[in-house]
Parts: sequence; C-alpha cells; structure tokens
Amino acid sequence: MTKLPTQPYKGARDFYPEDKQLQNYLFGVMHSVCSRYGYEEYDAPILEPTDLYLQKGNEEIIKEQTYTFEDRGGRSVTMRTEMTPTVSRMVAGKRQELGYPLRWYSIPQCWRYERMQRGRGREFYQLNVDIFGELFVSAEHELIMLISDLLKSYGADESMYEIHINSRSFMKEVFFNRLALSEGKDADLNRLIDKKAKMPEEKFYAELEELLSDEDNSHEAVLLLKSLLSNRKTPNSLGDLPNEVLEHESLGDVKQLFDLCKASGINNVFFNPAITRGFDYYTDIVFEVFDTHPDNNRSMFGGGRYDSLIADFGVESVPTVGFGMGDHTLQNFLELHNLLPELTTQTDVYAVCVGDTYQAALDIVTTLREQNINVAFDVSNRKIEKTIKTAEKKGITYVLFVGQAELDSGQLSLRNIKTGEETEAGIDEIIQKLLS
RNA sequence: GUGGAUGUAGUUCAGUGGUAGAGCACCAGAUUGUGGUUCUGGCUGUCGCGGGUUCAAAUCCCGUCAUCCACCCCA
Repeated sequence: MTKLPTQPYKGARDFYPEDKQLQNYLFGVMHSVCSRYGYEEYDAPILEPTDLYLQKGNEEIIKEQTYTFEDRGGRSVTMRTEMTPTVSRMVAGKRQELGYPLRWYSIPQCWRYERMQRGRGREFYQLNVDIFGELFVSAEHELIMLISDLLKSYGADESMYEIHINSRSFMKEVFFNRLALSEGKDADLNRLIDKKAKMPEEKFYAELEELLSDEDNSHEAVLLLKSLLSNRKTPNSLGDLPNEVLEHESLGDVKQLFDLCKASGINNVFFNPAITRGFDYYTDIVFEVFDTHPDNNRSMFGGGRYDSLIADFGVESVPTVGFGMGDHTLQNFLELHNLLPELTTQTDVYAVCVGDTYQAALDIVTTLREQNINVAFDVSNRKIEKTIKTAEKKGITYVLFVGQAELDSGQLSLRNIKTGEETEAGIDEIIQKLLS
C-alpha cells in the first residue's frame, strides 16, 4: 500500500491549533480596529467567473497565475486572487440601495498560482479595507489612520514602518505634459520605476535612458525623472521636488493629505515618486507601507484610489480608496520586530477522572461548563503524572483531579501546574477560583 | 520558467562503496493518587521514488518528484 502524503497541498498551509490561534489573534486585531472605524464586514464566494478578472488586459496573468478551470456546466471559473474585483462587483450590484460613503472590510482567503518563495505562498489571507463614495482625501487619510492604529495595535511603533505615497495623476501629468512621452510609454516606465528599488542604481538609469532614448526630449526627461526619483524623504511633506513640478495642481490633494496626517499626529508618511503599484486600476493617490527593519526593508502592502473600477460594471462610477494587506507579510513583519504575542490556550481546566468515577466526574465537569469554564475531560485513567504532562504540554494552567476520595469528602483537588499551588475546596469555591 | 542546495526514524541530523545510527520526542517501568530532574527498557525506516554501474549502493551515475534559497513574475 502506498502511503498518502501528510503534507498540505503545495504552497498552501495547514493551520494546526497553535497556527490557528495565531491567526485568530491576527484577525481579531483586524476585526476590532476595522470595527472601531465603522467598517462593516462582508464576504463572497471564493470562486468567480473568469471574466471578472479579464477586464484590464490581464490575460497573461490570468493564464499563468491563477487557478482557473471549467465547472461541470462548462463555465470558466477562477479562484479569487484578490478581493477588489469582487467587492466592486458587489457594490455595483447594489449601488442604488447602499448608503455612501460605504465602509467595508473583509479578510478573504485568496489563491494565486505562483512560484514559491519566502513570504509568498499560493494561498494567503488578505485584509481588504475600502471606502466607497468619498472624493475628498479624507478617505485616504482615514485609511492611513486605520493602518497606523492597526500596526500600533499589534505593538508596532512608527519607527518600524513608513508609509510612502505618490500620485498617479501627478505622474501622468509629468509623463505626458512635462515630458511629452509617446502614447503607451507610461506603462513601461511605470514598470521600470516599480523595479527601481530592486536593482543597482546604475543599471536602473541605464535602462531608463534606453527606454527614453527615442523620445524627443530624452535627455531632459531623464534628468527630470532622476531628480524626481531621488526625492529626499521628509515626513509629511513633498520633500525637495524640483520647482518646475512643485506647483502642479495634481499635488494639491497630496499636500492636503500630508496636512491631515500631521494634524492627527502621524509622522511617518513620505512622498515617494517611485511608488507606482502594479495595478492598472489605480487612478490617483497610491501608497505603500514599508518595513524599516534592515532584514526586511521592503514594501509590505499598499493601496490607493481607484475611481473608475465600479464603472466597468456599466453603472455610474463610485470613487473608492482601499488597501489590501496579506497575512504572510504581516506575520513576517511582526516576527522580525518581535511583536508576536505568547498565545495561551482557551482551555481553563484539564479535569482528570481518577479511578472508576466517570459519571460523578462528568457531573462536575458539566457543572463547570455551565459556568462557562472551558474544560477538557481526561478519562484515560493513565498514571496521574502522565495526565499532568499532557495538560502542561497543552499549556493548560489548572488540573482538577476527581477520584473517589474527593467525591467522598466533597473537597476537590485543583492544581495550578504553573505555580505548583494546590487548592482543596468544594465545587463552589473551585468555580470562584477558576472564574477569577 | 531558470540556476543552486537538500531529501536517512515522529523530529533534528550523523553516516562518502561492506550488518541502518544518535539526540530530542513518544510509549512503558523504577513510583498502585500528583509533572518538569534522574535511571532503565521499548517503538518507529522501501535511506523520497525509478532506473543504471558494482560481488556489494543511503553512499557513485542518470532520470524523476518534493522541499528550501536566489532569479523571473507579482493584480
């Protein structure tokens, strides 16, 4: 007989109880912070019609990096790779009856058919937070505050991460009005800029010159981009952008956003023209959150404004700002900064049936459970020390022994295995002790 | 998709051509109702899988699969 493998499917994770416990903690913080900002949770099927993802010329990506297959009815379905198309679909479907601005969040599991590497599997959870129907930069500001509170709630402080923002509409103005790039050049340029952080400086500028070599004002363009991309980082300000672009109208929102951040005491937001975000659907302000830890100095997650995605469903557009944060990267961040909490079991008591007392012991266990005390009941009748070892292994603080002697005297024996302290008392007193 | 490393007990790993090993973990006993130390005993293997070379392969060769790392990609 061939052995069945015990490993989970490639790129996907098993959540053993301790893993699930950690996940519950991570998600619990998300739920509580999102709720605190008035965001409501939603969910949707993990399968979507493939067409939903085919909108923006993403065919290459769909073919190679998704789980796409035919259902029994011959329909092409795709496991969701992100939540934004789904939530846009949902909002578009009920746009008339929803009260705007709409604040929604979700923690969907998503699947991408990727090649494996550190911090990236094929299955992940992603917190998605979106605000629909708000044109003013208060929406961006609110999400930045929410992100700050979220990371703060995990124990992080502002020195551990930076929020970098840029404006798509600003870059577009620079590309087309300032540099007069030819049509279609912006996508290539964006892609190159997106990779800037990952390549040596000389190589980047060599490729930049190569890319722009056939432009009319190639030299001037390279110079301007150089000065843009080497923008000095200054908190809550545009930095030292060249004067020729500084007064540009598209930067108005950005300045306003910085003012709002400053006023709310957030001091790690920077202007960074190298932030582009891969998505085509972003239209205006985009942002990314960077880990400042030297071993993980990279973008963790990000988001931005997409004002026209919902219009793809053939309805009037709804301005939207949102971000998505993956659980792998969050966990990496927390691990690296030593912010993962020590998790403790939910089980309060390990009750051990000693000898032939099953029914009477069960009655006591039931009484405890009726008081909302979490009790695991051990009826193995193994040696006492073994049961204590088991309880210890599970991280349970209390062990309660129920044997004939206790039943006769009515005095139960409760041991705290972390301190060694042992209490002999009646059931009521035991309950009081456990509830305190 | 490309390149590299690794694959031996539940786990971490040693073993470089000649009988398959150790620590930890697990089970049991020393101790018939009270843990963490100690001592004793025990269990666990198609040496990833398939083929080849050889008198003989965990070991050398080829293939394959899996894992990890880097690249490519990353909505």
